[in-house]
Amino acid sequence: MTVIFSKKCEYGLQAVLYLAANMQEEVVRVDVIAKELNIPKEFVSKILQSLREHGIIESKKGKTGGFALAKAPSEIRLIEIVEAIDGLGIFNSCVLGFPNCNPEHPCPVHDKWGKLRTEAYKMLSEETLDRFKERTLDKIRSISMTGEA
Amino acid sequence: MTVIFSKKCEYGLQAVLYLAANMQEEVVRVDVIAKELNIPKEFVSKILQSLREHGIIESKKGKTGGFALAKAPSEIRLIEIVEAIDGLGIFNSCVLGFPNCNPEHPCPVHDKWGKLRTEAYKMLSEETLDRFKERTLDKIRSISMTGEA
DNA sequence: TTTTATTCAGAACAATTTGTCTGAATATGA
DNA sequence: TCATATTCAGACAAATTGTTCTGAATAAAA
Repeated sequence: MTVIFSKKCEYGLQAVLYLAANMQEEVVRVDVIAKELNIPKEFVSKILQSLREHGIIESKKGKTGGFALAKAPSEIRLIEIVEAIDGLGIFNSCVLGFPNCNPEHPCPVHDKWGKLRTEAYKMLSEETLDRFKERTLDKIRSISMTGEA
Repeated sequence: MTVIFSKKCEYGLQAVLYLAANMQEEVVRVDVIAKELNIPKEFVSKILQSLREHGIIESKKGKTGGFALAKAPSEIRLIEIVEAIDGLGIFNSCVLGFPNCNPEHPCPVHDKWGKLRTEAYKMLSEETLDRFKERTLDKIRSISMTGEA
């Protein structure tokens, strides 16, 4: 069940939060990320590759390889990951699916939804990844406790 | 591009709004709805059937057949259509896709998203269909103007 | 140089969602 | 009663999204 982001995007957000919360490591192997987040390894690997193409993370090949953020956590915002994977379409499409929904031809819930959308955008844009470190670590701990077999 | 609802749900909402805005008609034929809303006829027909099973609309077969609301517009809220088609999962799933996201084990954006989610739910629950009549009629007019070939 | 462990790249596969087709059941009016 | 126009039901097809597989390129260490 995805809420507003695709699964790809959800996993991408989780993985980037994970990397930000583990900056003390030089790089993190993809199978570690997959295991800790309980995501299929090959899938998260694909997602990380595409985030690399977008310049959000970088990778090191070979025996001591892995992934790491391309910038400091204080320089990255969640919206960047959303934009790279799902795009910003959800922030200017009609929630009821009507075509050409705009102030001249608003849908029945145009104004109310517009406010929520703006707040959602702010939520994803305002804080940088470093602000999420503690909350991410807590959350990941709770996954490995209840999570896998 | 869907925002938070599936296409099925978007079309269902549009169709129900359409029926509510055209209560003067006894019933409306599915091909009229499809044409006015610019939705594939067979698809909207399927969606209307399922809304009928949920008791939100009713149908009349045969030559003078068509669809109509099962209750007065003042008795129907948008959330009922959402619940019937997509379910209420989006209102209690984690926006980042983390498992077991709850106050004890919140995800990094749990609180902020929780507020938005509550407001979205309110938006869909508070007003009844009759309140949307004018806005729906306006919007439908703008579709047939710009819309199909 | 060889072995080993990793990312990389792309194809192949699977599941879900979206959309289409066909024919039967039903109701109206000539 | 018969012709016509509609919903109904379910199978089918296409598109999108999600997932897995396979093998190559790369880098480190023995």
